[in-house]
Amino acid sequence: MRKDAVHNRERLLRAARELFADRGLDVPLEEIARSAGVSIGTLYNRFPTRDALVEAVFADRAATVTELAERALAMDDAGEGFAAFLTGVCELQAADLGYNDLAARTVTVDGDRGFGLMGQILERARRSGHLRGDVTLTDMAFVVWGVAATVKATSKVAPGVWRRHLALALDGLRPAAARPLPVPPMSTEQTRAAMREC
Amino acid sequence: MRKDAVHNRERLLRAARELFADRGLDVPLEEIARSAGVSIGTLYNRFPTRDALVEAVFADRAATVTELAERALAMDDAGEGFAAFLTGVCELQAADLGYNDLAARTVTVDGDRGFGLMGQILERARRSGHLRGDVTLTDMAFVVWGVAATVKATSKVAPGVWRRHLALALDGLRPAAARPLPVPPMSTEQTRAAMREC
DNA sequence: CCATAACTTGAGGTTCTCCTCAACTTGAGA
DNA sequence: TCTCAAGTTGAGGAGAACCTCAAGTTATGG
Repeated sequence: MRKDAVHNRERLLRAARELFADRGLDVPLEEIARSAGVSIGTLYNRFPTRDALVEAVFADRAATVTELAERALAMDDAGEGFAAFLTGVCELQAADLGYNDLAARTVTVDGDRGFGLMGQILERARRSGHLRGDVTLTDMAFVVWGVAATVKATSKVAPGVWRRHLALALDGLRPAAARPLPVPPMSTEQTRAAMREC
Repeated sequence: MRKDAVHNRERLLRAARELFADRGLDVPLEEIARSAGVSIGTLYNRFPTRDALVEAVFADRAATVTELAERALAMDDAGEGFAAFLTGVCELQAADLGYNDLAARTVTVDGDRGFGLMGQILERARRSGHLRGDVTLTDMAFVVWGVAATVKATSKVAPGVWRRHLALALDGLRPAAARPLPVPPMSTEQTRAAMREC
């Protein structure tokens, strides 16, 4: 790849990163190009689809989430680990409206590694009595969707309140207050399909 | 108003009701007109803005919610009343993707009556020990936003699971599992502003 | 049955975003 | 320095949704 091409690619990624973070994933591509000081044609040269751009911008996130998961598993207290993991993911969401949009359709079932690790975090928390026995991996989608909605509504107006929403959600996942759940959890397939709807 | 005008108005409302329910509030107006068997011009004659149409379609909902609230207050068990009220609101959301969109920006602070009644429901549940002491009226927005997000994602793919999300949320509102909340609640003004963002 | 106010119609202007491609420019290897 | 593959450009076509308004149609009171 030519030097100027590399340069432009970087400018595009920088611009996209910034605009996505501030306004979510549906910023007009032309605006990204303009903000990068590059023509719309160049943007399409480097990133043939919006998804390609989004993927490039958030390429690092999967690793970040995996790292969060590993750190959570390394913690002594399984309950704290569980909370820390979800808090970490939500912090990523709150810090970037683009990732907030993205999380709702990827995080919980992301690839295989992340999914597996998250299963372990849950299992460990459950075993040690910090997590109610009747919640499953797919229920974590509720937390992500819920916080995503709150972040979207409040990020400009009450930037920290999502923590309150998350805290309430976490309290609902503890055994102490558990009441029987009224319907069975989503299957993995249903969860995947639901995320496609976002 | 002329007889045919009344008739067309009704056809428009019927069509809008159906399309909103099925696909949410952002159905193209032209599609509503077409589905009502009427021209786009007529639609604009009757409803100069989208909001006017939305308001007409969901005019009854405010009363329904008030009625839900009154019924909740009439229940013997304050905790059950509280749960029944939120469940009722969420049932309205799940039954109609249009109202699901709308609820996120009106329900909690709707007018004055609904707001006041909801405050009473909360207060009563708190007094009787069924609701943790540190949640406020504005926190109810989290429940509505959260369930709205889940409904939107799952309604076509796992129609009942929102009940599971709601059950977990309600458990988080009980005193049993309460841990100190990390940040203060939204002010009424912040809540109102956040709803405008939807 | 007539006059007319009320109503309906839909083509078309506007705006927005997406995406393409023919013409031009430039970096870098020979 | 020269050549040309690699890269850039931006006007403009396509499509979706919004909204208007001049021309035509129809209900209704007299």
